[in-house]
Amino acid sequence: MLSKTCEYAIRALLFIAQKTKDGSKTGIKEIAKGIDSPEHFIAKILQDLGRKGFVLSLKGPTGGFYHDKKSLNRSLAEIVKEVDGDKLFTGCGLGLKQCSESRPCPIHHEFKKIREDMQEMLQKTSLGDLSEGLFNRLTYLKR
Amino acid sequence: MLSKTCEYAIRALLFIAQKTKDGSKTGIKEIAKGIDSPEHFIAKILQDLGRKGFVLSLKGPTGGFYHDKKSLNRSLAEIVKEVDGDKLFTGCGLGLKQCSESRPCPIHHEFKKIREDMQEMLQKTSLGDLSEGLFNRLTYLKR
DNA sequence: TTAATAAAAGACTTTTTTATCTTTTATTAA
DNA sequence: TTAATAAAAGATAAAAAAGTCTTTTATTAA
Repeated sequence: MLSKTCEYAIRALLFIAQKTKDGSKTGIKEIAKGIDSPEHFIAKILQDLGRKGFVLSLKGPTGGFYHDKKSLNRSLAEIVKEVDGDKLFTGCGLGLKQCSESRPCPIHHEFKKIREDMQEMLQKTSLGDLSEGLFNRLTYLKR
Repeated sequence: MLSKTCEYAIRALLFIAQKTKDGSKTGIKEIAKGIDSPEHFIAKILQDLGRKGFVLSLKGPTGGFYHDKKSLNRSLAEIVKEVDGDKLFTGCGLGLKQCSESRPCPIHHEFKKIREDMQEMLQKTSLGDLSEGLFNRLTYLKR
Protein backbone atom coordinates (compact mmCIF):
# COMPACT_ATOMS: atom_id res chain seq x y z
CA MET A 1 0.00 0.00 0.00
CA LEU A 2 2.43 2.65 1.22
CA SER A 3 6.17 2.29 0.63
CA LYS A 4 8.40 1.62 3.64
CA THR A 5 9.80 5.11 3.14
CA CYS A 6 6.32 6.59 3.43
CA GLU A 7 5.41 4.50 6.46
CA TYR A 8 8.57 5.62 8.25
CA ALA A 9 7.97 9.20 7.14
CA ILE A 10 4.51 9.39 8.66
CA ARG A 11 5.57 7.63 11.84
CA ALA A 12 8.57 9.94 12.26
CA LEU A 13 6.50 13.07 11.63
CA LEU A 14 3.95 11.89 14.18
CA PHE A 15 6.69 11.20 16.70
CA ILE A 16 8.05 14.69 16.16
CA ALA A 17 4.56 16.21 16.36
CA GLN A 18 4.07 14.55 19.71
CA LYS A 19 7.41 15.90 20.98
CA THR A 20 6.51 19.33 19.67
CA LYS A 21 3.38 19.17 21.80
CA ASP A 22 5.68 18.47 24.73
CA GLY A 23 7.47 21.66 23.78
CA SER A 24 10.71 19.90 22.84
CA LYS A 25 12.80 19.10 19.80
CA THR A 26 13.94 15.55 19.11
CA GLY A 27 16.98 14.04 17.39
CA ILE A 28 17.48 11.29 14.83
CA LYS A 29 18.52 8.72 17.42
CA GLU A 30 15.49 9.33 19.60
CA ILE A 31 13.20 9.26 16.57
CA ALA A 32 14.69 6.02 15.22
CA LYS A 33 14.19 4.39 18.60
CA GLY A 34 10.76 5.90 19.05
CA ILE A 35 9.39 4.53 15.79
CA ASP A 36 11.63 1.46 15.48
CA SER A 37 13.28 2.39 12.17
CA PRO A 38 16.84 2.28 10.78
CA GLU A 39 18.62 5.41 12.01
CA HIS A 40 20.40 6.46 8.84
CA PHE A 41 17.41 5.69 6.71
CA ILE A 42 15.03 7.88 8.67
CA ALA A 43 17.68 10.61 8.68
CA LYS A 44 17.63 10.62 4.89
CA ILE A 45 13.87 10.66 4.80
CA LEU A 46 13.63 13.56 7.22
CA GLN A 47 16.13 15.60 5.23
CA ASP A 48 13.79 15.21 2.31
CA LEU A 49 10.70 16.03 4.32
CA GLY A 50 12.49 19.12 5.65
CA ARG A 51 13.12 20.45 2.15
CA LYS A 52 9.48 19.91 1.34
CA GLY A 53 8.27 21.78 4.41
CA PHE A 54 6.80 18.89 6.37
CA VAL A 55 9.18 19.40 9.29
CA LEU A 56 11.69 21.94 10.61
CA SER A 57 15.15 21.26 11.99
CA LEU A 58 18.06 22.94 13.68
CA LYS A 59 21.68 21.73 13.76
CA GLY A 60 23.99 21.72 16.74
CA PRO A 61 23.51 21.19 20.48
CA THR A 62 19.88 21.63 21.57
CA GLY A 63 19.06 21.13 17.89
CA GLY A 64 16.76 18.54 16.39
CA PHE A 65 13.49 18.21 14.53
CA TYR A 66 10.28 20.02 15.39
CA HIS A 67 7.04 21.36 13.93
CA ASP A 68 5.45 24.75 13.63
CA LYS A 69 1.70 25.37 13.32
CA LYS A 70 1.79 25.10 9.56
CA SER A 71 3.70 21.84 9.31
CA LEU A 72 1.53 20.40 12.07
CA ASN A 73 -1.49 21.00 9.89
CA ARG A 74 -0.23 19.07 6.88
CA SER A 75 -2.49 16.16 5.96
CA LEU A 76 -1.40 12.56 5.54
CA ALA A 77 -2.56 12.82 1.94
CA GLU A 78 0.00 15.54 1.27
CA ILE A 79 2.77 13.44 2.75
CA VAL A 80 1.80 10.32 0.81
CA LYS A 81 1.54 12.27 -2.41
CA GLU A 82 4.94 13.86 -1.92
CA VAL A 83 6.71 10.64 -0.93
CA ASP A 84 4.97 7.96 -3.02
CA GLY A 85 3.40 10.06 -5.75
CA ASP A 86 -0.32 10.04 -6.47
CA LYS A 87 -0.57 6.57 -7.94
CA LEU A 88 -2.44 5.48 -4.81
CA PHE A 89 -5.07 8.16 -5.44
CA THR A 90 -5.40 8.04 -9.20
CA GLY A 91 -3.73 4.85 -10.49
CA CYS A 92 -5.56 1.95 -12.10
CA GLY A 93 -6.04 -1.12 -9.92
CA LEU A 94 -4.73 -3.39 -12.67
CA GLY A 95 -1.91 -1.08 -13.75
CA LEU A 96 -3.36 0.24 -17.01
CA LYS A 97 -1.97 3.57 -18.15
CA GLN A 98 -5.23 4.90 -19.50
CA CYS A 99 -8.00 3.55 -17.35
CA SER A 100 -10.97 5.89 -17.13
CA GLU A 101 -14.73 6.15 -16.98
CA SER A 102 -14.89 5.96 -20.74
CA ARG A 103 -12.29 3.17 -21.08
CA PRO A 104 -12.43 1.30 -17.79
CA CYS A 105 -10.48 -1.75 -16.71
CA PRO A 106 -12.61 -4.61 -15.39
CA ILE A 107 -12.45 -3.38 -11.79
CA HIS A 108 -12.42 0.35 -12.48
CA HIS A 109 -15.66 1.37 -10.82
CA GLU A 110 -15.33 -0.69 -7.65
CA PHE A 111 -11.69 0.23 -7.26
CA LYS A 112 -12.28 3.91 -7.80
CA LYS A 113 -14.65 3.95 -4.86
CA ILE A 114 -12.02 2.49 -2.55
CA ARG A 115 -9.26 4.80 -3.80
CA GLU A 116 -11.51 7.76 -3.14
CA ASP A 117 -12.39 6.59 0.35
CA MET A 118 -8.70 6.22 1.05
CA GLN A 119 -7.88 9.66 -0.27
CA GLU A 120 -10.70 11.28 1.64
CA MET A 121 -9.58 9.63 4.86
CA LEU A 122 -5.98 10.76 4.40
CA GLN A 123 -7.01 14.24 3.36
CA LYS A 124 -9.08 14.94 6.40
CA THR A 125 -6.39 13.69 8.79
CA SER A 126 -3.55 16.00 9.84
CA LEU A 127 -0.42 15.26 11.83
CA GLY A 128 -1.76 17.44 14.62
CA ASP A 129 -5.00 15.44 14.76
CA LEU A 130 -3.21 12.14 15.21
CA SER A 131 -0.68 13.42 17.72
CA GLU A 132 -3.56 13.78 20.20
CA GLY A 133 -4.06 10.02 20.45
CA LEU A 134 -0.33 9.48 20.84
CA PHE A 135 -0.06 12.10 23.52
CA ASN A 136 -2.84 10.39 25.47
CA ARG A 137 -1.27 6.94 25.01
CA LEU A 138 -4.29 5.71 23.05
CA THR A 139 -2.25 4.88 19.97
CA TYR A 140 1.26 3.63 19.23
CA LEU A 141 4.10 4.17 16.77
CA LYS A 142 6.22 1.03 17.17
CA ARG A 143 5.96 -2.79 17.21
CA MET B 1 -1.29 -1.29 -4.11
CA LEU B 2 -0.83 -4.53 -6.06
CA SER B 3 2.58 -5.65 -7.26
CA LYS B 4 3.27 -5.57 -11.01
CA THR B 5 3.33 -9.36 -10.86
CA CYS B 6 -0.15 -9.42 -9.39
CA GLU B 7 -1.52 -6.87 -11.85
CA TYR B 8 -0.20 -8.92 -14.77
CA ALA B 9 -1.50 -12.11 -13.16
CA ILE B 10 -5.06 -10.85 -12.93
CA ARG B 11 -4.99 -9.33 -16.39
CA ALA B 12 -3.63 -12.55 -17.90
CA LEU B 13 -6.17 -14.72 -16.13
CA LEU B 14 -8.97 -12.45 -17.33
CA PHE B 15 -7.62 -12.60 -20.86
CA ILE B 16 -7.58 -16.38 -20.67
CA ALA B 17 -11.06 -16.45 -19.12
CA GLN B 18 -12.36 -14.44 -22.02
CA LYS B 19 -10.75 -16.81 -24.53
CA THR B 20 -12.15 -19.77 -22.64
CA LYS B 21 -15.59 -18.27 -23.12
CA ASP B 22 -14.81 -18.21 -26.84
CA GLY B 23 -14.10 -21.91 -26.48
CA SER B 24 -10.41 -21.59 -27.30
CA LYS B 25 -7.03 -21.90 -25.63
CA THR B 26 -4.49 -19.11 -25.88
CA GLY B 27 -0.68 -18.99 -25.89
CA ILE B 28 1.92 -16.87 -24.12
CA LYS B 29 2.51 -14.64 -27.14
CA GLU B 30 -1.13 -13.89 -27.62
CA ILE B 31 -1.59 -13.25 -23.92
CA ALA B 32 1.43 -10.92 -23.70
CA LYS B 33 0.07 -8.93 -26.63
CA GLY B 34 -3.46 -9.00 -25.31
CA ILE B 35 -2.57 -7.53 -21.94
CA ASP B 36 0.53 -5.54 -22.97
CA SER B 37 3.01 -7.31 -20.71
CA PRO B 38 6.58 -8.67 -21.11
CA GLU B 39 6.31 -12.07 -22.71
CA HIS B 40 8.79 -14.03 -20.60
CA PHE B 41 7.64 -12.39 -17.44
CA ILE B 42 4.00 -13.33 -17.87
CA ALA B 43 5.14 -16.85 -18.83
CA LYS B 44 6.82 -17.19 -15.44
CA ILE B 45 3.81 -15.84 -13.65
CA LEU B 46 1.44 -18.21 -15.42
CA GLN B 47 3.62 -21.20 -14.60
CA ASP B 48 3.19 -20.24 -10.98
CA LEU B 49 -0.53 -19.68 -11.28
CA GLY B 50 -0.81 -23.06 -12.98
CA ARG B 51 0.80 -24.86 -10.04
CA LYS B 52 -1.59 -23.09 -7.73
CA GLY B 53 -4.65 -24.10 -9.70
CA PHE B 54 -5.68 -20.70 -11.05
CA VAL B 55 -5.28 -21.80 -14.66
CA LEU B 56 -4.78 -24.94 -16.72
CA SER B 57 -2.37 -25.49 -19.59
CA LEU B 58 -1.39 -27.96 -22.24
CA LYS B 59 1.93 -28.17 -24.07
CA GLY B 60 2.49 -28.74 -27.75
CA PRO B 61 0.59 -27.76 -30.89
CA THR B 62 -3.00 -26.70 -30.18
CA GLY B 63 -1.83 -26.29 -26.59
CA GLY B 64 -2.06 -23.18 -24.46
CA PHE B 65 -3.73 -21.82 -21.36
CA TYR B 66 -7.39 -22.22 -20.49
CA HIS B 67 -9.84 -22.38 -17.60
CA ASP B 68 -12.23 -24.95 -16.29
CA LYS B 69 -15.36 -24.17 -14.26
CA LYS B 70 -13.48 -24.28 -10.99
CA SER B 71 -10.61 -21.98 -11.95
CA LEU B 72 -13.10 -19.60 -13.55
CA ASN B 73 -14.78 -19.23 -10.18
CA ARG B 74 -11.65 -18.20 -8.28
CA SER B 75 -12.00 -14.76 -6.72
CA LEU B 76 -9.60 -11.87 -7.18
CA ALA B 77 -8.97 -12.01 -3.44
CA GLU B 78 -7.62 -15.55 -3.75
CA ILE B 79 -5.27 -14.49 -6.54
CA VAL B 80 -4.03 -11.43 -4.67
CA LYS B 81 -3.48 -13.44 -1.52
CA GLU B 82 -1.53 -16.11 -3.35
CA VAL B 83 0.64 -13.70 -5.33
CA ASP B 84 1.18 -10.78 -2.95
CA GLY B 85 0.38 -12.38 0.39
CA ASP B 86 -2.30 -11.06 2.71
CA LYS B 87 -0.54 -7.88 3.80
CA LEU B 88 -3.08 -5.90 1.79
CA PHE B 89 -5.92 -7.47 3.78
CA THR B 90 -4.44 -7.59 7.25
CA GLY B 91 -1.33 -5.38 7.34
CA CYS B 92 -1.00 -2.17 9.35
CA GLY B 93 -1.26 1.06 7.34
CA LEU B 94 1.89 2.41 8.96
CA GLY B 95 3.81 -0.88 8.83
CA LEU B 96 3.64 -1.86 12.51
CA LYS B 97 4.05 -5.56 13.19
CA GLN B 98 1.53 -5.74 15.99
CA CYS B 99 -1.17 -3.25 15.24
CA SER B 100 -4.54 -4.30 16.63
CA GLU B 101 -7.75 -3.14 18.21
CA SER B 102 -6.09 -3.25 21.60
CA ARG B 103 -2.81 -1.67 20.48
CA PRO B 104 -3.74 0.43 17.46
CA CYS B 105 -1.54 2.64 15.34
CA PRO B 106 -2.80 6.19 14.87
CA ILE B 107 -4.75 5.34 11.72
CA HIS B 108 -5.79 1.81 12.65
CA HIS B 109 -9.56 2.22 12.76
CA GLU B 110 -9.97 4.30 9.61
CA PHE B 111 -7.54 2.15 7.69
CA LYS B 112 -9.13 -1.09 8.78
CA LYS B 113 -12.40 0.02 7.25
CA ILE B 114 -10.77 0.62 3.89
CA ARG B 115 -8.83 -2.65 3.95
CA GLU B 116 -12.04 -4.50 4.67
CA ASP B 117 -13.93 -2.78 1.86
CA MET B 118 -11.12 -3.73 -0.47
CA GLN B 119 -11.11 -7.34 0.66
CA GLU B 120 -14.87 -7.62 0.38
CA MET B 121 -14.81 -6.18 -3.12
CA LEU B 122 -12.11 -8.61 -4.25
CA GLN B 123 -13.77 -11.54 -2.53
CA LYS B 124 -17.09 -11.16 -4.22
CA THR B 125 -15.53 -10.78 -7.67
CA SER B 126 -14.58 -13.84 -9.68
CA LEU B 127 -12.67 -14.16 -12.94
CA GLY B 128 -15.84 -15.42 -14.58
CA ASP B 129 -17.78 -12.35 -13.42
CA LEU B 130 -15.32 -9.92 -14.95
CA SER B 131 -14.89 -11.81 -18.19
CA GLU B 132 -18.48 -10.83 -19.06
CA GLY B 133 -17.60 -7.16 -19.40
CA LEU B 134 -14.58 -8.01 -21.49
CA PHE B 135 -16.55 -10.29 -23.75
CA ASN B 136 -19.05 -7.51 -24.37
CA ARG B 137 -16.29 -4.95 -24.99
CA LEU B 138 -17.39 -2.86 -22.01
CA THR B 139 -14.02 -3.12 -20.26
CA TYR B 140 -10.37 -3.35 -21.35
CA LEU B 141 -7.15 -5.12 -20.42
CA LYS B 142 -4.46 -2.99 -22.04
CA ARG B 143 -3.24 0.63 -22.28
C1' DT C 1 8.38 -41.93 -35.42
C1' DT C 2 9.64 -37.48 -36.36
C1' DA C 3 9.40 -32.48 -36.88
C1' DA C 4 7.09 -28.64 -35.18
C1' DT C 5 4.93 -26.39 -31.50
C1' DA C 6 4.21 -24.58 -27.02
C1' DA C 7 4.72 -24.61 -22.06
C1' DA C 8 8.12 -25.58 -18.03
C1' DA C 9 12.22 -24.75 -15.91
C1' DG C 10 16.28 -22.48 -14.66
C1' DA C 11 19.95 -19.12 -14.96
C1' DC C 12 20.89 -14.51 -15.39
C1' DT C 13 20.42 -9.23 -15.69
C1' DT C 14 18.52 -4.79 -14.62
C1' DT C 15 16.06 -1.61 -11.92
C1' DT C 16 14.07 -0.03 -7.77
C1' DT C 17 13.74 0.03 -2.97
C1' DT C 18 15.69 -0.23 1.36
C1' DA C 19 19.53 0.40 4.26
C1' DT C 20 24.34 1.73 5.81
C1' DC C 21 28.58 4.31 6.33
C1' DT C 22 31.53 8.45 6.06
C1' DT C 23 32.39 13.25 5.58
C1' DT C 24 30.84 18.02 5.85
C1' DT C 25 28.37 21.95 7.66
C1' DA C 26 25.87 24.57 11.09
C1' DT C 27 24.95 25.73 15.92
C1' DT C 28 25.71 26.33 20.67
C1' DA C 29 27.59 26.38 25.26
C1' DA C 30 31.59 26.84 27.82
C1' DT D 1 37.24 30.89 19.85
C1' DT D 2 36.96 26.18 20.50
C1' DA D 3 35.10 21.63 21.49
C1' DA D 4 31.00 19.16 21.35
C1' DT D 5 26.76 18.26 19.22
C1' DA D 6 23.48 17.31 15.71
C1' DA D 7 21.68 17.59 11.07
C1' DA D 8 22.96 17.66 5.86
C1' DA D 9 25.01 15.57 2.21
C1' DG D 10 26.95 12.11 -0.52
C1' DA D 11 28.76 7.63 -1.61
C1' DT D 12 28.07 2.71 -1.25
C1' DA D 13 25.87 -1.67 -0.38
C1' DA D 14 22.28 -5.15 0.17
C1' DA D 15 17.81 -6.97 -0.88
C1' DA D 16 13.73 -7.32 -3.48
C1' DA D 17 11.09 -6.78 -7.62
C1' DA D 18 10.84 -6.76 -12.43
C1' DG D 19 12.35 -8.38 -16.67
C1' DT D 20 15.20 -11.37 -20.17
C1' DC D 21 17.36 -15.29 -22.28
C1' DT D 22 18.39 -20.24 -23.02
C1' DT D 23 17.53 -25.05 -22.51
C1' DT D 24 14.40 -28.85 -21.53
C1' DT D 25 10.11 -31.41 -21.65
C1' DA D 26 5.54 -32.62 -23.28
C1' DT D 27 2.19 -32.95 -27.03
C1' DT D 28 0.40 -33.39 -31.50
C1' DA D 29 -0.20 -33.69 -36.41
C1' DA D 30 1.74 -35.29 -40.40
